Amino acid sequence: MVKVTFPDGSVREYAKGTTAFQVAESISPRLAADSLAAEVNGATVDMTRPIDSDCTIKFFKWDDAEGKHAFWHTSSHLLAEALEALYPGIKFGIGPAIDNGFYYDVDSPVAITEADLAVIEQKMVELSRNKEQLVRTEVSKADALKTFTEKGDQYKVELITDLEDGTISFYTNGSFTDLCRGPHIPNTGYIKAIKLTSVAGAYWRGNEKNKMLTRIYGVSFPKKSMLDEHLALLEEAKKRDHRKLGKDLELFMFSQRVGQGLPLWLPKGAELRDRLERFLRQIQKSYGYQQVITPHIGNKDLYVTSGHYAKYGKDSFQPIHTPFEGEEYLLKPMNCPHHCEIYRSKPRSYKDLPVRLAEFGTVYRYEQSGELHGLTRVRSFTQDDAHLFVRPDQLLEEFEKVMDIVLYIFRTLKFDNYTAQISLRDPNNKEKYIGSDENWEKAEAAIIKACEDKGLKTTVELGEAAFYGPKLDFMVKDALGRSWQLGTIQVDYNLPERFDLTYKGSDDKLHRPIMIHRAPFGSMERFVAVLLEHTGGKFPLWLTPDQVVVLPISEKYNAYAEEVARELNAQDVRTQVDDRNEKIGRKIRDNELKRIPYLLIVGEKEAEERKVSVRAQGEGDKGQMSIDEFAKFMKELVAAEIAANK
RNA sequence: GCCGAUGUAGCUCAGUUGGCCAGAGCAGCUGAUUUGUAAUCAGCUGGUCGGGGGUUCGAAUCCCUCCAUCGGCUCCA
Repeated sequence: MVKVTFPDGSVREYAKGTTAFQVAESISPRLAADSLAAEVNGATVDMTRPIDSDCTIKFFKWDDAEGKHAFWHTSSHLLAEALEALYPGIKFGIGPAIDNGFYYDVDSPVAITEADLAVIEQKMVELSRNKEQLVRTEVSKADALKTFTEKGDQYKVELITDLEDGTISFYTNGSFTDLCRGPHIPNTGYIKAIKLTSVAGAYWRGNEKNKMLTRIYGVSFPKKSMLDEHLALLEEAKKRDHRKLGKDLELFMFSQRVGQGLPLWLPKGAELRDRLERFLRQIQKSYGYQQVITPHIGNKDLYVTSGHYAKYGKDSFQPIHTPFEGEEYLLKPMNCPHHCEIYRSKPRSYKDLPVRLAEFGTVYRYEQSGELHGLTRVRSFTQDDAHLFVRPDQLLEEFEKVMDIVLYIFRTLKFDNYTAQISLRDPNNKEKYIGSDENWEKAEAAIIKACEDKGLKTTVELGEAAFYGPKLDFMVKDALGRSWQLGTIQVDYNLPERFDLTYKGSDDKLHRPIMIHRAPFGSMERFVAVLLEHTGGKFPLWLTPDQVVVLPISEKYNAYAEEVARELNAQDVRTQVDDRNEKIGRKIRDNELKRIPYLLIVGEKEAEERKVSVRAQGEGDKGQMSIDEFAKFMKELVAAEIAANK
């Protein structure tokens, strides 16, 4: 017999070899039916795995990440089985579950395109109806190699070669056997609804020097209704796509003639962006930052000094040559070297530090054409950049103050689903970076300490650091769940050395300052993109370009509407008039679609009583107010939006 | 850059296996209407069918090539 301990602490005894499924069944058939995987002594395993020693147990259902993971992992095996049936000779790479479904990488003798997905889907449904068991077998490395060598699947052979003997398992469903560590759901019959979403190319093992395989993405559910819901959600997300909203709301555009990845900000977008810049500028002023302005190009030597040229020169926009002297300039890919020169421009005392130089600096970076994406990945963008030159004893405090700014901005704009990532150097690949081990260690320690002090929940990623130093990145997801890096704070001991930056200490000796690079928004472009997707274009009142539109009932009241707008604008309420010759219903519809927060309807009654009828976005009629009452109401709302996050 | 898909009017999209001067709705313009809380009616304008080349009696439709966009991969200072 074995003792099994449940999450509530209760203990039951079972015969040795009882499966997790049978244990669940002994509690309730419903639990057994709903459980997709189990955790036995901390390891996630199949429900069908026999238990052969005392253990703790926990069951994972659909609502648990582990449950979904097993479900989607099995779905990818089902996909592979269908592919093998439909495309004889097809070879398989890897086929994991991901956050939102699953994929399989395959090397097919004939091209598979999106047009083929429906047929594959159909085959999967057909196979799922057979309720094929997922059968686990443990094999020796030699046997595993033999199986896949005979099958002629070099990808699996390569994977097995890297595995340790004694740890290799196969899973078989129907006629398909795969190298797999599991866990899986008990049988394919659980999979009731399948949607193959897309095909894409993917390099074998993520290396662009390798062959490109075909990746088939899909998602599956235990109920048809859940798939429908999922697809409806995707449709909703598409409506919040910043590229669509940017076009609809006339915020920005691209022109093939200007060049790809070069955004053109339209009047409304420029206004929005300007308001964001002013918001940050004001915060920075209160934190002791000084604004500077630097050119869009810099001498090549500047980037040779900074180390950027050696590292990224080839991938930058090629040097610009002056016509006669033959000097070489680069479009500036970052602002730091310029700011270093400003720091260097005069002797600095320890009493002057920290020196905090800020600039909304436009930079130009060559991004591969396939990587460009709306406003989130562009070739010309403006960083809300600043460089802090600090003494070692100031590093921690200054770093934490920058964190305060980032977190304040996120609170104000209600970005509550961010994740903070500490990006460190890859210790196995040090040649990717510049600077001494000692300085790297100091910089990394400072970031980790600051996050601890602030109680910030972070993940740590090795190999994600900038080439000159480690960083703390703030990532926010877009409407479709893709993660984008926004705010970033980086600690840098290297550029001060390269530029020979110094300050005179109280000991009358020269010392090296430490640099903090930081951009709370990351870039204006990417920030506006993510903000658009988060708000669906319904910006907070303080930020939105047009707060109010006055709608006269007919042209007879245009004069009064103009008067209302004039008075509100005089009181800093941003107001326009819609004086088109249209019915009121039409004007309401058009202005609601433009995401105008407040509409003021004025007709005979309002003009006589010198009032306005207030209509709030998405809420409808709010009754009448005098013009002054409304102005006061608006000012209070705006003040509350900002004050709530102090 | 790589794999796959897409590109028709300012926007959203039709356009059957190649065949009459390429269509619709919205937007725009003109006129009528003077409107009370999410689309008033009528008329008109607007397209080198992404660019270039080819096949054909004939190309938006087939082929080649370039460009851009979309979904991924790689990359991301």
